[in-house]
Amino acid sequence: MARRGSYAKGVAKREEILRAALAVVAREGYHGASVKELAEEVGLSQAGLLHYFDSKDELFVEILRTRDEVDMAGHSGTVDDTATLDELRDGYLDIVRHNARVPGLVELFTRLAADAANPEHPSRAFFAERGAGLRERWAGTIADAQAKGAIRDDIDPMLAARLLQAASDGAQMQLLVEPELDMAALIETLFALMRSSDRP
Amino acid sequence: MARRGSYAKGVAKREEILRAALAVVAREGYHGASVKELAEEVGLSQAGLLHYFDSKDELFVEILRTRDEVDMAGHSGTVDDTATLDELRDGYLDIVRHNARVPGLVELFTRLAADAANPEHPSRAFFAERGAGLRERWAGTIADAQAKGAIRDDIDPMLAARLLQAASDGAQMQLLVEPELDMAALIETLFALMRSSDRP
DNA sequence: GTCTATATGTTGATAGAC
DNA sequence: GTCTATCAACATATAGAC
Repeated sequence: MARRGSYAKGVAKREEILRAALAVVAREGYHGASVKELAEEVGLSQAGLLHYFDSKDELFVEILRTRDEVDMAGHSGTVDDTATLDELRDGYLDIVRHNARVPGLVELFTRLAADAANPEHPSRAFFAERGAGLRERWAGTIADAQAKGAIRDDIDPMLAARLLQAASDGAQMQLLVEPELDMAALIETLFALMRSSDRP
Repeated sequence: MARRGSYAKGVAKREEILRAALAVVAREGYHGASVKELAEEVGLSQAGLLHYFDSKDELFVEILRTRDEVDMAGHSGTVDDTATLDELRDGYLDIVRHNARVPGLVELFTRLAADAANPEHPSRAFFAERGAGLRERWAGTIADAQAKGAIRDDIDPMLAARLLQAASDGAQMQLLVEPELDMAALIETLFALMRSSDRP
């Protein structure tokens, strides 16, 4: 089976395919793309491509997972324990700005989010884990910032993290219809609302 | 053509179909439902149902539009000019709570939002108009509230309205994966963050 | 590991009878 | 206005050759 491909060659090839597929969706967009289309652009036949994945649905979920990994890797510098709230926020806004330039992936994200409504669909697990991880990390960051007086202490950190996730995902929905939308400014506004107002 | 059906009978039947279809999607959910499935549950053949719509895509967009109309009608009492911010917020939260109980429609909403990435798709116009209307109304409400000192005056009303829309749509995405999520509490938190803190 | 070929299923749309 | 019947198009998944 593809996922259990323990030989380095198979895993490496799978990675290679996913990177290429990611680039294709980013460039060409995603309007109900078929495996065949994607396969040809990646340089394989449809059956050849599917050899590495359990199904079409799993393939597309893995493309999204690869994007996250690429995004994370690109900003690993800011994710150490000494990072301040502002640094973490700016790192996050960088990712937001980057994603806003790739509407094809935003569309894929949104479509798979809809698929996740079905508990049997591979994207369900992906979104559940992704959301939980994102919120856990931000809830911790926010709690720390509250201890330092940088964030209002009258909101629950987990609820604030949830709100950040919701605003991010919802902003992407708006982006699909208004490609010129400044998503980062929107998220920045939310951070501003959460900041302690210790002015008179 | 279906949309130009100027005879009362045709329009009425179309309405009737949409109400029935809305109820079906709400009850049964929506996992890539086909026109045929929906037609049978509505009591028509596939061709008979499609007689009233230009295409499958238009049909599903109209179902979503119908939901909005039903939601609006159910809360028209609070939408007069004398309504306070709190009343408008509570009316909105009522709709949010109501929608949270109908995951099938949330899924349809999310799927069509993804389709809206394609400018040719009928859902594009729907989401563009819906978003603009929602934001215009809330931006006005928020500006009024700022004038009265109820909302922080350091945020742009339109940006705040956008944030409210984003949080609402994004919360729905989380709901798809966590059906037990308290969406209203999430949105309420955002309102709380926007409220003026004129305490010491 | 990758291909060709195909099995098998579905879908949305249309033509035409009633 | 609604149905039956039919269509072409296309999908994914698999079998088997190389």
